[in-house]
Amino acid sequence: MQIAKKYFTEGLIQLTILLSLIGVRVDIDSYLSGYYTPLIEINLGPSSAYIQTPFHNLRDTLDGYSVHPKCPELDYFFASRRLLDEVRTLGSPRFPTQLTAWLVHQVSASNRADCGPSTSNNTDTSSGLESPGEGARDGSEHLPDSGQEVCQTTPELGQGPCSAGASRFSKEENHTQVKEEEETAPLIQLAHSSTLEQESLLEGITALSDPARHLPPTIDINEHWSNLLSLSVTDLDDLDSLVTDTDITSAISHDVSLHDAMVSGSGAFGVALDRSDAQPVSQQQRTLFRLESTGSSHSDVSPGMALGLAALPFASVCNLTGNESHSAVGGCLDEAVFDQINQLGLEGLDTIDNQLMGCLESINPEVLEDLDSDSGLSLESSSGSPVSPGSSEMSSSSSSYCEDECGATGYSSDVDSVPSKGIVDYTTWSPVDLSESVWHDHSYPSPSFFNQPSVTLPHKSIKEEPLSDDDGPMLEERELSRDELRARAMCIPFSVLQIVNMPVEEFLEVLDGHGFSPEQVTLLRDIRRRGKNKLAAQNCRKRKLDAITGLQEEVERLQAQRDRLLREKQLTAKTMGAVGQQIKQLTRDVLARLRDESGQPLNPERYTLLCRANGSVVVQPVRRPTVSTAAGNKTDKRKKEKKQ
DNA sequence: CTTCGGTGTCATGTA
DNA sequence: CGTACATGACACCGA
Repeated sequence: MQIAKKYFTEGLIQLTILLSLIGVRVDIDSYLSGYYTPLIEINLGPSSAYIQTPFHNLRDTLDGYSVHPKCPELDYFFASRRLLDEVRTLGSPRFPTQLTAWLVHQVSASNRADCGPSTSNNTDTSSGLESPGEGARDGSEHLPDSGQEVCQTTPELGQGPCSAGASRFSKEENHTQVKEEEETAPLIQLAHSSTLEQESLLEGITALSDPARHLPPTIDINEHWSNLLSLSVTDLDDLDSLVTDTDITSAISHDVSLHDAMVSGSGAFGVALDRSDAQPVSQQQRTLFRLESTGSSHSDVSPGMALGLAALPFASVCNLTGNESHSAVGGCLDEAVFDQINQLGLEGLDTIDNQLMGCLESINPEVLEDLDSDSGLSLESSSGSPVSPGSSEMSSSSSSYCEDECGATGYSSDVDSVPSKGIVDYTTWSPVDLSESVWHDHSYPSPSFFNQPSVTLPHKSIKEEPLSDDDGPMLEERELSRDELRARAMCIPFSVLQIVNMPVEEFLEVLDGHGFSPEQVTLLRDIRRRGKNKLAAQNCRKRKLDAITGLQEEVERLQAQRDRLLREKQLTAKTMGAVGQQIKQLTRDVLARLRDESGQPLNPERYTLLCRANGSVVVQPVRRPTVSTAAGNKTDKRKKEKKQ
């Protein structure tokens, strides 16, 4: 027992020295901690199922429908979406106030996620957190600014924002305490990772892992990321006083948020707190974890091989990394946010509204009324204008003439349609309202249309030739349509436009009241049918082009979004790789400074740190995947020993 | 000469 | 049932 205590004491001291020497500071994107909470849920055991909910929810509610379920980028896509939604709910992160709010939200999310089964010791931890600086410390946990303020109070430390807590304690402990805080930073960061980031981390760790290891990557990372959350030991009663004397963890506890303490809570942890309460220790020196003897509760741990690190400062990580990393992430966030804003498509509303308003203002109210009518009857929009020599013959059929423009406008896209020849000529020919040229883009290039400014009465047959002379016989002859020629050949006193655009009732009256021959009736019907179909075809093609244009724009937008997500993915993978490497190194260092029964340092190849569901961290021998391999390793080691 | 885009027309389906 | 409309398919024309 004494030997075990000795070893453990030495190991503890060495650990503190180690942590003070490493001084590895992890700059992790602050937002990652928000993601990592699900992983905590996983390791907390009963609440592990919680991890499966976010992606599915996002898959159903967000833009996941656009991504194939089996798409490898789906996870990153949803991670980015979730990040974007968090930022969006709080506004633009460009503004300092918004930034602060976002950080608060982030930590609150962690709090929410950390409310797991291991909160049984919350009361104990809360008692230790009820120090005079409780409120300020809570603020510092959530707001990096607070951490900065505390840091300014102790500039001599120069350990960064997280050294604030250490400033309240004895100087000989400051460095070690601060180092421990910083050492635990990557652990907490990783602990807050979700499965997505865990996979990314696995990639990095797998790349960095020792090739001699045969453990599956999952086991490896689970053993590493939780290595120092807590270490259960046996027979460590005397260490309690040691910790109290050294105040190793007291400084740490000041930067530990309540929820983080909950995460690390364990049976040993709770007992330790009870013991600490009995001691006349100041509230500032109250420890969040104590080395406590748990008897044989953790039989799988080599006696005296583990450290009682039931609780470690988790929240300090947020303060550590929040300031630096946020700027880096802010770029992506800003880009994502404003890309989303741009994707709203609201910028086009202004132009559309302007166009629409302009058209409405220029449109005769009567014309607007006609737009509602199915027949598209246009009124005497051309009657008021001195059109052409034939304008004097304006009659009821003129309405049907103008109706042509109205009737063909099946949809508003006609507004921005390219003016056809007919439109240009029509506007030059008749100084009618601009609304006609806008809303009546039928581009019916029949020369008779131009030659009939006088929408002739059906009862009067008007020669188109004299009228065509005004615009030029060449144009007329050239643009005379086949139907127009047929109408001339059949002596039909109506232009194609008239036939096409007159209301059905009027058309029927014309058919019945003019004594047309059956051939003429058939031709009139064909002309009308073809004319309407031609307009329909024009509209259809226009819609098709618009659809193609819209799809092309969407493709460009999605490509830009894809590029942005890929950049975020790379950034996340890089960060996770760095965290995994640091955790691995830290685990290796810790194991190297622990001593086994024979006083030899633990071989990192044979031992690893394992985090249990109850929050305790134990030193566990590496389990080979199969017995054969384990035996083979033993034999190999024996051979090596013999060689040595 | 071929290719391609625009256009008109027909057939068909739908409201 | 007739009409209007939409759309695919085809043919024609001109660059």
